[in-house]
Amino acid sequence: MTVTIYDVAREANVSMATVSRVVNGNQNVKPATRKKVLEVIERLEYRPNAVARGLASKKTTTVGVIIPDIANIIYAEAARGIEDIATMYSYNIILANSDQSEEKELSLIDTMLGKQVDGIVMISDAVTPKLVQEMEHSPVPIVLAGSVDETNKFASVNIDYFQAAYEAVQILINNGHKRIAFISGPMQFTINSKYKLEAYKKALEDANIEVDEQLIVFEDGSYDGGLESWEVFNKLENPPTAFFAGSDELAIGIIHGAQDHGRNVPNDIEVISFENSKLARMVRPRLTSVVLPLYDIGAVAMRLLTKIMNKEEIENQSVLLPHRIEYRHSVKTSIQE
Amino acid sequence: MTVTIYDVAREANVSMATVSRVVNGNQNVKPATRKKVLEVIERLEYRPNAVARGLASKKTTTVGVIIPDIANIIYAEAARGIEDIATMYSYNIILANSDQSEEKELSLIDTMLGKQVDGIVMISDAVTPKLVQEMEHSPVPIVLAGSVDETNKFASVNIDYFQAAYEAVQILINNGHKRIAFISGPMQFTINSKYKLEAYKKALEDANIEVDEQLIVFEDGSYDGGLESWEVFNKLENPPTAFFAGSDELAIGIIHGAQDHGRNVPNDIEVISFENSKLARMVRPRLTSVVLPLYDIGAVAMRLLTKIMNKEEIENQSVLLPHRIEYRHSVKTSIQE
DNA sequence: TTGAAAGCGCTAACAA
DNA sequence: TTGTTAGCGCTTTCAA
Repeated sequence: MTVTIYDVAREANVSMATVSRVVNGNQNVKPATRKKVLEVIERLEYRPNAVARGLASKKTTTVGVIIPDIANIIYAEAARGIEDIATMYSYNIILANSDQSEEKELSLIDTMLGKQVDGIVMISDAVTPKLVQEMEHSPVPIVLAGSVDETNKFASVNIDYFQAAYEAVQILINNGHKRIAFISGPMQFTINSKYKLEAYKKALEDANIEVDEQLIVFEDGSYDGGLESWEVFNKLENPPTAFFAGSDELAIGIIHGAQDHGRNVPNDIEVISFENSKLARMVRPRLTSVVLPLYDIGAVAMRLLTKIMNKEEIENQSVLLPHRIEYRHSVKTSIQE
Repeated sequence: MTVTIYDVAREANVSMATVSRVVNGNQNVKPATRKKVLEVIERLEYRPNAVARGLASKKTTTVGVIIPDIANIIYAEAARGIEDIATMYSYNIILANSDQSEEKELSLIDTMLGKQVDGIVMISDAVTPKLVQEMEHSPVPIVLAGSVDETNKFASVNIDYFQAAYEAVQILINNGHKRIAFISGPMQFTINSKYKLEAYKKALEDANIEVDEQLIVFEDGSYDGGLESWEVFNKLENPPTAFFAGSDELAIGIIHGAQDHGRNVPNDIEVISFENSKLARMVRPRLTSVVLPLYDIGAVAMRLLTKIMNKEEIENQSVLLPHRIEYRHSVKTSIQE
């Protein structure tokens, strides 16, 4: 019923090897033969079976992509970057959500390896020992995108989260704030959050500002989390006057929380975010934010994976992309967009 | 190097057929044998090769998902719904972006069929004749999610776009507006937009309000598109006092455009959206919006696909999900959330 | 309950 | 330049 390479060979009076050659663009085929075969392929509407091909060649031209949640704009951006580059290099992607659960991550890696992917790009906010172990066992390369692996065993693409966060907090400090809150998500054990927190504390210490644990909150990273956090902070006897938010949603939540209570941003409170998704421009005031180039991180990670799959020489397997801060209006500053 | 079913068979002193049976949960295996095989599988860390399995069984337990753009929140929501249900039924998804280009859609279908997916879920704003033809040729089922196919040849999941849009415009009319703008995206030939436009016109006509083509704009569907549209509308000698926006981003753009010029929403102008993504609550005033249940549409589409792949009896292949309007504050109304 | 063996559709030596 | 052939790792009759 379905037409196979064999049918094409018979119709074209050549061997299946020859058909295989023209399908794969092998040059060792006489032009006339190629033409004849191509005609038959067209006529019979022959479509190569990638599964059979994968079995025989041990290459599937598909890569696995494991991310926490595609419905989250930041991961969706990264996924788009990954997919664009994958397409560019003729790979397809098998996409799966881990919900940042170690158990799911483990089982997804297993499933994908079972499906014989040629490589995996993974975004994980917590590269745990178990994960590291599983990844080391992998017969195909795995690259981490926007996720730091402290063992430094795997290829990865990131920005310098600590430095970027440090600079963000500094801006608030330079504007004279002494009561600066840090709000982050999703989890207390998120690696990236950890760096942000460390940077936050270091920046305060370097400015001789005491770290007040009351001003540090770990939320679920959502808009509502921001909204609620504002309420909590506002009830403090000595509430914060500035906020360093780990994500745009959190930042917008804080801002709306404040505005809903009649506060003005940035005159009454100032807010700096860490993300700069398209949401950053969709609030008033627009968010000043550290730029987290998720699309690029995904794209570069995928590109790196193609190189590794190709056994090309890699100069540096821990890529650090440049970061910058986009100045808008949730923070008072002389530097304007 | 990699351990195969053959290695397991040898180690367990059974035939590969028996190993295959235990791996596939076939009941015709003596418990003792099963236990022995399972132990060897564990010890050897045997992982079945899904590609070989796919070739032999002609089933890959993977489905193709073709969407316009995963970085767009509405498609990302749908993708999450699709993936969740796919996972529930033990399928993996191959995800690809079409950018709503017919050419890419065609080639993606071809690629996925080549990869022997068991089915395809597709979101397309323009089910063109060529697409229909390609889809009819498909050896595996294809279901459309949030996309109407006017030929009614394929399984699909939607809401009643016309009716939903009609109700939205009616709200504006009931609030006394005579100058109601319609702004939509992404393309003039988008099917869903077509229904919205028809509903818009019909609602106005039914209310004896003349349709003014100046008040109809097709934008790229983005926030900036909304912002710019406001500028355009505002320059009219007789500008609109109410807006029916085809998406949340558009609606927020309109609102910010108005607010940036000192207008108050909903007192000066009223805006109703058609989407209700999480953005709807992340503006002030929060958006009143027709609820487009993208996650559900994706989930139901995938569920429908599993049934068709399973050759189950389908009562109705054109599923119409219920719709409703979420009342918030971008429209003046006595009905509150 | 188990095993033998014939494919599934293709790639990749190896020969010619 | 082309063909022959042996797998790739598994499922699935068919027999036993």
